[in-house]
Amino acid sequence: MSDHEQQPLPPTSRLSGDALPPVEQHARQYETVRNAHETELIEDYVELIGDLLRHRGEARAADIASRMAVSQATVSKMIRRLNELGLVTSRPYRSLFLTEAGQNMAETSRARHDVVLHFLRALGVRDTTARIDAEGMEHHVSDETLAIMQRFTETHQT
Amino acid sequence: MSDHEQQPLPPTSRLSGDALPPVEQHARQYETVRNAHETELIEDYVELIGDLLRHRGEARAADIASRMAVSQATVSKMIRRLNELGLVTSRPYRSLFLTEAGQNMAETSRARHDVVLHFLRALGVRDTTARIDAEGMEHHVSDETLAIMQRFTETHQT
DNA sequence: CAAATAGTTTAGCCTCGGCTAACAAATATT
DNA sequence: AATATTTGTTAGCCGAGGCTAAACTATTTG
Repeated sequence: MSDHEQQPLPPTSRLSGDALPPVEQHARQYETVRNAHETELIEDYVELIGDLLRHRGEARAADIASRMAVSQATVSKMIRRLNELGLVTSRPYRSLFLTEAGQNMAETSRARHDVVLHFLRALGVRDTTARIDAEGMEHHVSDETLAIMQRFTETHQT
Repeated sequence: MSDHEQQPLPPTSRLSGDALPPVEQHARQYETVRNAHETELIEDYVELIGDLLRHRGEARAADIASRMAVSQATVSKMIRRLNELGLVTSRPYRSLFLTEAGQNMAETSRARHDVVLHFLRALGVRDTTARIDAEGMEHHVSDETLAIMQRFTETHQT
């Protein structure tokens, strides 16, 4: 092996950014994100089912598939999971329905989603962009931040 | 089967929320989120490696494991992937380094992260919460929104 | 310098969330 | 009513991202 190895730099000039958080706190941040990821998809499905029921009166697997840009097989499998989790009831070739628990989840998600979306719009983000960003952000916004966003939106009516 | 089946409601009273977006747009929203998810973890690793290098002078697998609250085996596997993607160089039992591409990614991620974090603080979110939220949000904020966040932060200095 | 400890890798397992292909059931069309 | 179309399910595949256990390498310490 060569002696001219690439060497780590000294703890070095901080040109940007904050200090590293203490290990445990840092770890908790990542854990929080990982946990969010686990529930995220479930919530998206439930929320969408709720929206379809509300706006269309029914929620069919095919609609979910096309709106999520996912195969029907994937939706079918997912519905089985939602069923096992006690979030939806389903009978083949019939519309899906949300259980009580499902309805709660849908409402909560919808509410978070709306707060984030309206906040982004109040901030001045274009509608299309706001929708995309809101879809991704909604699962990662804490209650604290959500409350602040809501207040902001209210005091910055267009 | 019973005749008293649970029936879909009529297109119904909208108590809250916006109308459903057209199918194709809706689909693009979900696709965007799914794509973000694919790169998210990669970016988190690269960003963390960059931070460790900058603040500590070296980035060891063990540090990454404890800061991400993940097993060393998981980190080891991930490093192989990062290697294949041409983002890091590694030699067994030595510090990791970022390739040119890796450095670019790390800088970009770091920058996004900082913008979001400072924005949240400027909004009035407590530091600990802001850090957690920023970690989750950073991958889902479009350039457009990012620019707006930056302007907001600048004009709302504490 | 030998032994203990710390760091890293590999093997093998698991779950999730995608996919396609094949089939089955319901609905629509002719 | 027969056929075509749409809708839904099942089986089986894949990659990602976790895990534990076991083996191996490096470093530290007695």
